[in-house]
Amino acid sequence: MSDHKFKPVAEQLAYVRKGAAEIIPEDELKQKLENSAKTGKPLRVYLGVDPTAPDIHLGHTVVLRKLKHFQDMGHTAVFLIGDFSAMIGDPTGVSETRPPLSREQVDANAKTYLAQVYKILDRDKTEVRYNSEWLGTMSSYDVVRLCGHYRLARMLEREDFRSRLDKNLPIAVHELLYPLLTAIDAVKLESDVEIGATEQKFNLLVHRDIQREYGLSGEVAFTMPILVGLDGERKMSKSLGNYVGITEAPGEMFGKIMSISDELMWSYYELLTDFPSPAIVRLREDVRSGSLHPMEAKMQLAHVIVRDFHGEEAATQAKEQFQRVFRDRQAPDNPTQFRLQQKPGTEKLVKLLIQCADIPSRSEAERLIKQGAVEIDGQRVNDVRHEIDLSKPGELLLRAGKKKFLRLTIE
RNA sequence: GGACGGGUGGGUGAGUGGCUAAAACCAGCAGACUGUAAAUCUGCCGCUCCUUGCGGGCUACGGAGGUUCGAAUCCUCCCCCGUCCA
Repeated sequence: MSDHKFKPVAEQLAYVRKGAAEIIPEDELKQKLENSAKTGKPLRVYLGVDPTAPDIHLGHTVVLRKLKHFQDMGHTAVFLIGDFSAMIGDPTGVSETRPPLSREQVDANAKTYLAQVYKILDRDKTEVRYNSEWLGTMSSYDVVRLCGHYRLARMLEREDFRSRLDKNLPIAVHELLYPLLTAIDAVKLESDVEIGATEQKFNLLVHRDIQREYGLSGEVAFTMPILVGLDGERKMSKSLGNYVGITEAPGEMFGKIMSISDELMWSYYELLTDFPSPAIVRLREDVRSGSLHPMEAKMQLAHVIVRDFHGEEAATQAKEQFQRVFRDRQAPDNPTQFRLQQKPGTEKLVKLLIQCADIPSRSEAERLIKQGAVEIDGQRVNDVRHEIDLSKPGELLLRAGKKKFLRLTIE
């Protein structure tokens, strides 16, 4: 292990710095890199994630990709699963106390996380740890001692708590414990660098402080910008519905990325691809000068991202489908299939929409028809009472809105 | 423990006895225009039934009861949140 060959420090810094929001303190990172180059000992870089949901989306991949960058440079990437801290709930960025997760939920989530994480990280080179390993066995004595290392005023300085106090919103006491307990992660892992989104800055700085209280040198806090969601305004999050899940089908993923605004595309290039910064600057210049159509640039982005998760072939196919459906305005050549039993008589189109096309309610289905969003075999249907003949076998292409295509087979 | 303020649809938030499925704004959806971009314009935006009508029924303003011809609005009890005092 000691004969690690590292690239020159300047080169490493440049590579790793891409897209970073803040590196606190930056000269300390340089110092640590120089040290490691000298001793041949890789840095320990970690990213802690609470498995609060079963799936991860592109927003989560920003920090993962950064961890990968350190891995690319030969450092040790530690992926920490906060199976214990998930049961406390991170107060960051939430305006209310999170409902605690059960052990079972956390375990189930942790399992699906890992599989998804390895789409970015190199499985063989990643050290995976769970913080229940040490947090689960702490005594109340340990906790009290830990709390003695931090001051309430400093805790209340953080924006999340302050704004909740201002707005007369509740803060549960255990939420104060979150950054302190996760600091133990940093202590146990003896990390040199911790990666997190900018909203984690407070937590990371507490970790650094506590590490020093426990006799370590103190990690570098490395923050990444928060990925803005598809709406172009708010952070990407599942609850806002403005996200792209990394397990989503290639076509779906491609389409969603195409729907982002032109302006947003550049930060996606920065945070979601391995394109070096100068290349992105050049692309941007080409679009501005008119020599590259923004749609082309966006399609390339979508292609690259889909490729990361589904491979080259699926990405190319997704692109072709996209062009076919939206540029050429044709039905996709593999719309969702739905089979219906042949039976005498007819069925209301409204009912079929609910049954097959994922329309949540009858009112919603009627609304779509009234607004001219529903087509059968390319013919717009305006009558909410429209009936479909189920008495003989056949096939029809149903369209509801811009994106939903459905091939109905009566058999 | 005491005094006070508050809990309304996905969000913000108006509404203090009927005209309120509940203003306004945001988000969302659909149509037009386009590059499924943005911007813009138009419409929709609880559920359900049919004879699709400015139609009928049901559900909804923290919870449970009550007053009333009629309650988000008044009363009682309970739950939850916050502020101040201890």
